[in-house]
Amino acid sequence: MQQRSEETRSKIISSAIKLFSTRGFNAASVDDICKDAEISKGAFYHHFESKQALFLALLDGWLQTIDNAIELSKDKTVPETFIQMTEAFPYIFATAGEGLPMFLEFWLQASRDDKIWQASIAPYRRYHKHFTSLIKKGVDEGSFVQVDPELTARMIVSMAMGLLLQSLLDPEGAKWEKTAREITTMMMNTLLRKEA
Amino acid sequence: MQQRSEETRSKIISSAIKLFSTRGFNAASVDDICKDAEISKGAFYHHFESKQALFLALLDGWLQTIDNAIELSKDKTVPETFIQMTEAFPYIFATAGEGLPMFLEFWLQASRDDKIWQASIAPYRRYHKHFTSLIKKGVDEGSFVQVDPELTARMIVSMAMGLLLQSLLDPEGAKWEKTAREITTMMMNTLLRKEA
DNA sequence: GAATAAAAACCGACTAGTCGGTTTGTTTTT
DNA sequence: AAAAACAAACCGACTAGTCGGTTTTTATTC
Repeated sequence: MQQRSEETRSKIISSAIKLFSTRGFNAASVDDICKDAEISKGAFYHHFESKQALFLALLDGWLQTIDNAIELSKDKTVPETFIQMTEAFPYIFATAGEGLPMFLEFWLQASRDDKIWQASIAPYRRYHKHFTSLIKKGVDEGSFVQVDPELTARMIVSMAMGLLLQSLLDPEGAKWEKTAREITTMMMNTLLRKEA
Repeated sequence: MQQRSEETRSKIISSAIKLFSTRGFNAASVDDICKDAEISKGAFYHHFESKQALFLALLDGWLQTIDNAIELSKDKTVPETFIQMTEAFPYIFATAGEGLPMFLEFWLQASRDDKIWQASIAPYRRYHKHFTSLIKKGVDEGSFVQVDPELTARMIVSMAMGLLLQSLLDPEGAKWEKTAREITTMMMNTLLRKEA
């Protein structure tokens, strides 16, 4: 059994999440993480070949969470999927508040490396594509009015990212979750076909 | 005359802009900037008390540019102001591509300092307030349909920030400028009152 | 099931280098 | 001559990553 090994690995990961999200990617040193996880530097570099590799491992976990959520909503109707998304708003805003800064920080410096850029842009494009076809499906199944799926997708994603970024810049500046819900309602009203 | 002194200062500033935007705030070291500006470290710290202070000075310059633009559009009608904004899209996207990464990077780590946070959030709130009252003015003068100015402002700003952020993440992923124009047209169509 | 060998996991001092900032002394301007 | 501007060596704190050696786990043999 590799019980101990797995425990060490997961201790590293949870300490990393904790410190990256509170202090940021750069400000949280490998030594800090080792200290918090109560393991040695040797153990750290036995499990991860670099600090960057550790972050990429974390990223992978998050992307899988998203993929799972998408998979689960596979056979729902499009409006149902959207409703499910709105219901996830509280969780999303909370998670983004913790996770988005470290991701942005990491990405801003790591994206200069072509390997990293490719690895992070691929899922982004994948999700965009998925979202576009979701809207197309909504139009085809008659739930939505005729819109350009591509453009609408970019619009909704922009809105979401902008809202998230603003909630990051000025958390107390507005009731972001409420604002998000209101905007969603507004958009759904113009998007949903009125059944006479 | 303090000709030479001013020249040194402006050499530092232009080198800083150049290096911060190409390499990022952290990756561009003070030594790099001095070397590029062909001045010594002593000169650097004679003009700016820290690397952070230098960045704040740059920020101040940009904020003034924005303030000037706002001032200039003071006595235009609201739709005219919006048209002026759309016309600035090419410039905005180009500038954001260079400037936004370094600003985000700086902000993500500096915002943990309360002084910095206050200094950067104040203009953000100021602009939001201005934008909200701009929309209110549009409604009042009869150009726009009845909307909640606060919510609409948040929506438009979200859209803008999301678009900018996406164009940063995946510059080649879409024709962002065109997308921005189309989305603007779409929003203006729902916002503008149809004069019979 | 004990003995043993091999492999995996782990430790922590150490390296080599970076970077923001300081200090001391010199030149230029006023 | 006084003050401002500048040059360049220097400092100290910090950090990602390495490496030789140790402990623990696993596989193998008897």
